[in-house]
Amino acid sequence: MAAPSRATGTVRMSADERRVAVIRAAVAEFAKGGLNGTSTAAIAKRVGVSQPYLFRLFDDKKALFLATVEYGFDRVEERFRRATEGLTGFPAMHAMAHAYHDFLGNDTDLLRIQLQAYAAAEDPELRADIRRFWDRLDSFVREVTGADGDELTNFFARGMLCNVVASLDLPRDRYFNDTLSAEGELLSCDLCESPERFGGPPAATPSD
Amino acid sequence: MAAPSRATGTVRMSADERRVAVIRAAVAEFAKGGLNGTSTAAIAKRVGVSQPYLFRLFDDKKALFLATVEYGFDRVEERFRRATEGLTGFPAMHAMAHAYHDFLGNDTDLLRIQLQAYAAAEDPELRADIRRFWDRLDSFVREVTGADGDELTNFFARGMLCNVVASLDLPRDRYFNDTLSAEGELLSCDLCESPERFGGPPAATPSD
DNA sequence: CAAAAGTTAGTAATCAATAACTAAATTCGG
DNA sequence: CCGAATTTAGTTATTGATTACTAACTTTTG
Repeated sequence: MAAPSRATGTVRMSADERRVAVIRAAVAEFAKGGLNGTSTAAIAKRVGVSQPYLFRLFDDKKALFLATVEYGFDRVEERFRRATEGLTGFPAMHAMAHAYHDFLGNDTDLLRIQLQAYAAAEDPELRADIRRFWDRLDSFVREVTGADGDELTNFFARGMLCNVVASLDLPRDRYFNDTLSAEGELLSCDLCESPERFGGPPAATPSD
Repeated sequence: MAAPSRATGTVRMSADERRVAVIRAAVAEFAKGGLNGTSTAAIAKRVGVSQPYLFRLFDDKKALFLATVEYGFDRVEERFRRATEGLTGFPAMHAMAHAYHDFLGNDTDLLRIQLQAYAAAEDPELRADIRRFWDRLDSFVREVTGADGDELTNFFARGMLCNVVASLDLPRDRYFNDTLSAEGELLSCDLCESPERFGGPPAATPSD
């Protein structure tokens, strides 16, 4: 493991380790300013590295932004996977809704990064990749829940509203009627009591 | 009325007229690049005026952006008002859903401007105003439909998904199952056939 | 030692905003 | 109705700051 050098106390990471450190810092910075409102200097400062070094780790700013967005989508999917272990159909979808909603209390940066991604998607180069990330998540949700139509639409739609609530810092309970634990974890929501809203018997098994 | 001057052919508008011309150009430009990805020069060029003159019409770039965002929200509300004339409750909400969805065929810039607004809302100064715009729209929808809870949440949520569909240029029919006229006007949607989803009695389709 | 991880110094371009000026409308006294 | 006075709509030229990115060098580590 990387130990501080005797003389200066500096710790050197492998390029790969440093890349993820940069991405994590970039999540926080890009969440605030988006692609064009964030300077590479701010990211470098946050991660504790010189600004030009970012360009040895990433081809250019857009590549760094894209890596950051991908990281964000990966965190969401990872969270969905954990939340739906052993579940399918409506319970899986419900679990993912809770998981996503949890980000409102935990990690709004992840929600804001999504918004920044969509906002930057006007650039055709970026759009192609961001669509790939979106499609990947879409496929995952379809597979694990077997949902489609209105059911699926409302799921993603409510997710997008979550992003906006995070951005505008709207009161949580305005659109999402739920109870949270002291730690901000989502305990129950109105869907818990009326799963038929999503039009399925709770434990429908998807065909795949 | 502003007639072309004989000599130069230049047309001079009143400051107020020019301001709305600028805002209209700014909608197109900011929709693409957002607050930080759009140069004032690009807006000036599009409206056919010198770049420094923008700063006589607006205090600074943020003020112009904010005016543009407000204009966007106003267009949406205006559209909602026209769509819901004489309607209340579910039929009104359904009419607004159609109206908003229409923007996907007509005026995606209006949808993208919204996304750009949320993305820029990290700036506290901007956020306060953008929240005001949001709240105004929220109040209008609540008043005219009397909706709340899941009904209202799904309405706004599906709107936000519309914005993302516009940004990523996703196929329209992936999340919104509907039929469009040749002109891109929305003729019918799945909600038309199952209004009970929103907990209200089916009602007359709005005439546009 | 040699490769990999980092640095400092610098550059060319972009861009928001200011200053100082000009031309077209409008007002108004005679 | 006319033309000087004034206001209003616009311009050109410029600047100071920021910023993505390069080049060339240094330090650490296996």
